[in-house]
Amino acid sequence: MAATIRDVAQASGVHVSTVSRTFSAPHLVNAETRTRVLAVAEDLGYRPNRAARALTTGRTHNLGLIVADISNPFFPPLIKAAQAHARTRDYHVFVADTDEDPLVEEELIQTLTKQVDGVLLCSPRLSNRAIERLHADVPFVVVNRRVKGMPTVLMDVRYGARLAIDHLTGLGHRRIALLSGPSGSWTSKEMYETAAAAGGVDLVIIGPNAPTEEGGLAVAAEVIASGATGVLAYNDLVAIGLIEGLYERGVQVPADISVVGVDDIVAGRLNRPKLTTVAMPTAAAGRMAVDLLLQSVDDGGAATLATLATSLVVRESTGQARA
Amino acid sequence: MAATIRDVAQASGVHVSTVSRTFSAPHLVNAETRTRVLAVAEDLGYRPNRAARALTTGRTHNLGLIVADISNPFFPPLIKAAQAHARTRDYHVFVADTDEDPLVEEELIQTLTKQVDGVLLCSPRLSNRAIERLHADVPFVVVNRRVKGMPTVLMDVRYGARLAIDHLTGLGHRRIALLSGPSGSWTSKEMYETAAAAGGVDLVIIGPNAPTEEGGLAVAAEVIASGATGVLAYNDLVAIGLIEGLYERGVQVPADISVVGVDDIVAGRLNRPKLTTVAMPTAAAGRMAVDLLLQSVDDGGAATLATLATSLVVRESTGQARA
DNA sequence: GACAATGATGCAACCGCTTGCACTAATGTG
DNA sequence: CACATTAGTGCAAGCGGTTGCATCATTGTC
Repeated sequence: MAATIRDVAQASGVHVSTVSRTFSAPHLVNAETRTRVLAVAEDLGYRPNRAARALTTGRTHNLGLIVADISNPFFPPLIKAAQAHARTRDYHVFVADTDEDPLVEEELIQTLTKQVDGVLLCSPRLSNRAIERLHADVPFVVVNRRVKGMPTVLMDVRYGARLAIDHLTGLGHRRIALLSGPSGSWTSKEMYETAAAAGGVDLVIIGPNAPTEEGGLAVAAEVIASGATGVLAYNDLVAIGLIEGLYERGVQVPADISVVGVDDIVAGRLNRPKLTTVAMPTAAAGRMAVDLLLQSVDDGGAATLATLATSLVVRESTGQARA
Repeated sequence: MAATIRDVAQASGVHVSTVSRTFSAPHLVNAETRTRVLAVAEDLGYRPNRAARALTTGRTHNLGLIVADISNPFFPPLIKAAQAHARTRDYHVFVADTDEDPLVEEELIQTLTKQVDGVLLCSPRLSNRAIERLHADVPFVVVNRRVKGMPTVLMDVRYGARLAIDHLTGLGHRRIALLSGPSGSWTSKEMYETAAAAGGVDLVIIGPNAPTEEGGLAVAAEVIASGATGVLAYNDLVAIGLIEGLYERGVQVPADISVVGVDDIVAGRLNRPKLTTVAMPTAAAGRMAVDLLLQSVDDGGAATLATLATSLVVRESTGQARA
């Protein structure tokens, strides 16, 4: 159906290899021949078949991007940045969603393996062991998880969590609840360790929770019961859900309880009250991850570790603790 | 590096064709041989190379899914449903984001063409003409747009819009503002035509608008100035943004102005006030689209048109018009 | 017991493209 | 002017699979 390299070769009176070179190594073919071939190709609507090319070169020029949950607004900016950045390098990014399920994640990686040159693993739920095993088959870069010997992009969660807690204590909050995330989450662990290390804080751990509004909504009663006046939520969705749940129970934010989220998603800015949150450089992380991955694909891969800075955005969901 | 079919053939003492059949036509090979081959394959960690297979079969077992904006919460449920459904058919779905840009959309389709068996085009921004032209290269199914001669999945926007407007007029609203969407949007056009056809309504069109919170936020002043007491927004995001904008200007929803959204995204349920909205069957649409696409890939494609029912979900953002 | 049908496997061409090597003609060098 | 370069192109072997056809035992049938 579609024109192949042979059609073009025939129609322009040269050998297929010349056509091939016209596209993949133009400097090797005579300028005149090249323009003629290109004209014919254009005419026939010929486009090189990437899959066939991949067969001989071993490069698909595709990247896989695996996320736990595409409907978590944390990911889209990362995905978009990664896609846009990859496109400038003539790579395409295929996105897949694991539904927070490690098994699906593993299966997805397996099938992706042969179709991409590398995989961006964002906030994986798989164990480090499993990731290391899978790594034999295809280059990875891991985002939001520390895996030894693998290129990694981290956002400085500890620093962000530290800022959040200092902010809360600075407002006079002494009893602080930490709403943790899914059990496989590295971010959640980092937050916990930071909070646990903070002095002068009476820490309550609530969770693990689903990293969604529902997750926050569900623990509102528990938060109230805990007696905490400050809350650091696993992410903005959880924070928003929690605030809604508190509101339904007549608890005011920030008058009664202060809430800090993590991620700085758009919805946080439109929430009422506007959310105080730890901003994550997701777009930068997406671009950086692509860079590291391509580098790793080409050079065989140094296990670079990039840590991106986070910051605290103070809005309206936090305030002075009651006396 | 990785084991190929030839390695397996050699190691199990059969011809490559037998190995091939073991995987793609097991009933053609002796049970005993099959188990032996499978064991060896397992042992060597062999997995059929899908790209190579695609070369001869012409089937990649991949589907492309193109959306205008992955960060619009309308899409993720559709994407997830499509991915999950496709997986049950041994197909994989690759998602790509066009950033609302028709040019990127076209380019994306072009590159996807050879790597997938078909493309799900969701809420395209391309012209019908362009879509029809591209259709020569790869099977499509279009979601949220009516394109002649092409398998199509529609959600009954007219009916939904009709319900919304009847709801508003039923509450005594006479002057109604319609916040339209992006200019290429079919949904927006449908909404407009429905609203225009509704009798006894004083209609104000505001737009086109970006289909985001920002889009709604930006026209709050204009809505107030229009004197409308009821608003039908292009989608929930626009509605939420608008409500926020109205709130900032001291206008109460629904006391002063009633707002209806479209899509029924999760955030609408957590907004304050909770959003009255036209529910769109996005997950069902995703599954249906995959079904139609696979059917079209196999059978060469009947241009089925599936229209999915919509409904109105009344919550708190609408109320009686002031006298 | 002869012959057809059936089941299991091997053979080899092919899918669309890349690439090392060989070849020819033109160019440069002393 | 003979010879070494170099530029441009063709040749053909793959990449990792699939598949129509041929081959060869078996088994079934009368």
